[in-house]
Amino acid sequence: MLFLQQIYEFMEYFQELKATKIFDSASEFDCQAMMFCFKTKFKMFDKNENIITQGNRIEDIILILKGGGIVENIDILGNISIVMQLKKGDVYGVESAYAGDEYYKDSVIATEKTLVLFMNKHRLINPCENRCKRHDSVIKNLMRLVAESNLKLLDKLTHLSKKTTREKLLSYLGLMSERAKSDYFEIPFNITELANYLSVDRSAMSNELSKMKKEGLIDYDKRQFHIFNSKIKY
Amino acid sequence: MLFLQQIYEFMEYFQELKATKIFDSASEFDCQAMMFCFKTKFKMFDKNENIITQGNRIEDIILILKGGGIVENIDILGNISIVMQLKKGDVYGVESAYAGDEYYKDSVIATEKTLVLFMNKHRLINPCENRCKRHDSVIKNLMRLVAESNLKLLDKLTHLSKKTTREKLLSYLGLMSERAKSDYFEIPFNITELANYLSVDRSAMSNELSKMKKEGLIDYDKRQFHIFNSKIKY
DNA sequence: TAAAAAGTGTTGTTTTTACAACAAATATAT
DNA sequence: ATATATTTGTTGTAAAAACAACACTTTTTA
Repeated sequence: MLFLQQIYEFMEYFQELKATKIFDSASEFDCQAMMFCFKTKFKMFDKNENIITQGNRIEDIILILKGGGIVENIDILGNISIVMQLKKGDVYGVESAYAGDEYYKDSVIATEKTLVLFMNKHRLINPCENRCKRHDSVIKNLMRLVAESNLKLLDKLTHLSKKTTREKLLSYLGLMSERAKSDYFEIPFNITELANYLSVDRSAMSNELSKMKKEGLIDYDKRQFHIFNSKIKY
Repeated sequence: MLFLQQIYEFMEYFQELKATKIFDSASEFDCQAMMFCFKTKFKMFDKNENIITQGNRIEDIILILKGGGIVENIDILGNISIVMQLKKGDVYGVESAYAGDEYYKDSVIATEKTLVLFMNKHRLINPCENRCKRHDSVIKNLMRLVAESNLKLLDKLTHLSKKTTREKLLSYLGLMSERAKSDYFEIPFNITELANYLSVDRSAMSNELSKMKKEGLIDYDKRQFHIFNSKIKY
């Protein structure tokens, strides 16, 4: 059973838990059982705090319950790149855990005050002795999340595969427009973050955006974009 | 039950099926039951034949039983890029199926004579009425595959995030060396394919490789590489 | 609300890339 | 075995990107 402290935490955070894609179909009773089963720990992080540190041994899979963070990778030469963003309901570590990795290959850093659920990797992956169907449903939900993450990575790859900054921008903005089903849309990055995401120099990208605006291909203000698709295709 | 034709096929290909990560733990009886459950079809493709065509409606998830292929994406401007390679035991379509996509976003093309198993998307994803545990084991295996695919995409993203061709090459070759646990290793691409994979101009990359060889950073012949790690770090 | 911090746009210079064209080497098919 | 197709290395040129420096704007915070 849960310790008293854990029960208090659980009661406090159950609503957040219930709102995630992983635990959405679970009852309070099931959830509580899984908390025990997965050896969960709740933990609150301040902005800029490390939730996971690159290189540390993988013990847990994390689930963001409140707030958000970035997944950051530092390569051998010290270059920092943002691999992805994590929002409420997102998980990190599932792939590495399933693939049998030993160490985290990225750091996860809170970009605001963030509540995180830690779930023991082994407990989550290996079906419990009694083969509970709650566990199965969590795995099915995890599968959907990993699949979606996969598709996000494929999207990013599509953009990064383009050779020029302009093509990268158009690939990204085109997709955003398609997703929004509109020529008007809002992007989830500011300009600096977008440059990081697309792995291009910020000032060069800013310059390219200006040119495209002058040429009438796009219009934008802050995160609001308007793409003139008719002018772009051919 | 299976039609006679299907039984013949099944008997002929059971060994290949058994050798995959998806069906490894299943008995012949279980496999046969799943063949029925997933409405499977076996199909043989010649080199350069389309196994899956970009834009077609997603009906099946595929599993490569013999041979191999490439996943190829053509963007709106007609640029072709190799998204990944598929080898014996690899699957394609799982992520899109789980994420609820309607159409294939890539084409899959056989690079040699290739045997493919088609499995009905709906049957595979939705647990069967009797909640058979074979089905669960297949899903668990699929999960591992998707997780691994995810990590492959992350690797590629790491390389593509580098700004110069040299950095991309070193990122890729460095990883290959790490994986091989040796300064000597073989890469799964020829030079032209590697340029495609890294999304750089082939001739420019060839040129860069030559320079790096002259500078004594690497040595190579065909697909055999030798990386002088000591000269590279710092 | 003032001060500090973070983000943005612009410009010029240097470095790197894409592109095109071609010869040489290698692999493939008949 | 030979012809044919594909792959590879090299070079020069034009285009594009990175980089650095700076002024200006917006956001954050104390």
